[in-house]
Amino acid sequence: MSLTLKAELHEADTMSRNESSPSEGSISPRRGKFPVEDIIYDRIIALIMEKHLRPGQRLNEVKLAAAYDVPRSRARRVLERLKDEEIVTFELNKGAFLSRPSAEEARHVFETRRHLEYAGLSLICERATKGDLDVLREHILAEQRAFSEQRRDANRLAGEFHDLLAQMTKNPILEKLLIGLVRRCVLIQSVYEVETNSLCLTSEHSQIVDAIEAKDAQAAIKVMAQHFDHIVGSLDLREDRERATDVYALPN
Amino acid sequence: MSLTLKAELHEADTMSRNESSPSEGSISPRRGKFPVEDIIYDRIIALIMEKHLRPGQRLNEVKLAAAYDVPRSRARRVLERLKDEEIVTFELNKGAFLSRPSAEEARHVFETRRHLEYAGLSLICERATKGDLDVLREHILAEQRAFSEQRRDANRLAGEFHDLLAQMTKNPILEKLLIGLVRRCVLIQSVYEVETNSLCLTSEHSQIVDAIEAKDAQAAIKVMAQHFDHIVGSLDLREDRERATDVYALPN
DNA sequence: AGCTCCTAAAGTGCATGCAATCTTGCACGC
DNA sequence: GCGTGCAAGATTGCATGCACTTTAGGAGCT
Repeated sequence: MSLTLKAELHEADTMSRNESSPSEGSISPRRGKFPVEDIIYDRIIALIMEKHLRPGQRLNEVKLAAAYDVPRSRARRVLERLKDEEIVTFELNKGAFLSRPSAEEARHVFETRRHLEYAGLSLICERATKGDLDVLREHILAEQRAFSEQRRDANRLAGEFHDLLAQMTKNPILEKLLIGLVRRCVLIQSVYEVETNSLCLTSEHSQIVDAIEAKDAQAAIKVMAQHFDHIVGSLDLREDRERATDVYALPN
Repeated sequence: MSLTLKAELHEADTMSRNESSPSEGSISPRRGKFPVEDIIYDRIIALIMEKHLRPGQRLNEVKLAAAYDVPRSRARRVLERLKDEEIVTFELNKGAFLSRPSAEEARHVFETRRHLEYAGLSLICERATKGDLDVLREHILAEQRAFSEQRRDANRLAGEFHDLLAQMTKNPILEKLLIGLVRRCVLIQSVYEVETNSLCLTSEHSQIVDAIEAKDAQAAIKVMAQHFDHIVGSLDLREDRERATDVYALPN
């Protein structure tokens, strides 16, 4: 079971082909900068977004280190960074596990994200440029393509739309908080999502962009509210479901 | 200059007399739990809130470790946690320094905090109990006392009012984000504050509580908006002031 | 005297090693 | 045959040690 981690990490290697640093080559930057951690981090995040890694799953630090041919201390740094972002939970003497948010926590995360996204939208409506709108529109097209082709990365793309929105607040602080919440929401969806009407979600993305273009923050927020109602509506947040999706209950 | 850190940390020992764990005794919990890090962390935060530690100041990790009689690795963990919260900045091969936010970053932090506090208020107005209001009112009395007595911890108390508000959103996720922003704002004020009309700020705290009691979120938000206008108004966020308060420009 | 270079001390960044703990597999007993 | 207890292997948590970088101080030169 534990080798699945390594396997999936390898799978990720072949999957996300467009990496930013092809000239990275050997992992020689022994001292000084440490982009290696960032690479591992990004890959793990991508694996989560595409739901190759599931909540509750163990992240063995020696296997993680071996998979990327880095010393164990490097792997641990990545895991601890993920811990600080609440993506990963440490159990004493047992190691790192992908966080398995409780139903209550899930409600709180979504509630917080709602408000932050609303705030973001009001800023975006003040600050978005024509170029920003083009980027958003193009991204939505990519989303639609991915969904119609049933591609695995469709979910990741849908999440990245919100990353783009966060970026367009032109407020890096708000952006970082929003991105953190978006990622935690992915985790939540991995646990509690029962049905996904994803296509209708991208159409809401489109409506949001329309409202932004009209600089109508109230309209944008209204659509976003519906958007969240749909997303939360697709979750089964009853408490007793929390352990229903326990790892041991997976379709072995 | 570097021994001031140890000195101030010791000063903190004598200063914050009411610590939660008197029975802690020896730091023997060699393995397992690690409350030691939490103690060090809390103390550093308190020192920042009371402005004994200033932005730009070096946090020497061996001296920090010696001051609390813990191995260096423990001290480093604390510093890295502070780094993740953007309280501390690491410079390669030079160590940890208290973050010195730029004027632009300061604006972004306050902007984000504004919106999050507004969101929090709307939740508080729905959820605050009578007991919550009592706690807030009592805290305001403590603030007034501290200010009238010119006590050093007055600033910390004023900040903690917002911590209490965050807590009363009954949303731990939102609470944590808010508290993080409050702390960064203290750092910002340490750098950029030019005049502090603190007493009028506590009266605004009082008005906010009144609005909460009336369950009038809009009114509460309006007061909070004025509150922030006053706080930001007491800052000099011109870019050229950024290096005016350089550490080396401190008295002496 | 002032400036520059050089050497020594201090301090960080990180990998590794060790002890404690957990887990897995097996043997023994029921 | 099934459950329990034990021992070996695996794995984590953490302190320490080492190599490298920065910094401070002084000697020598101009």
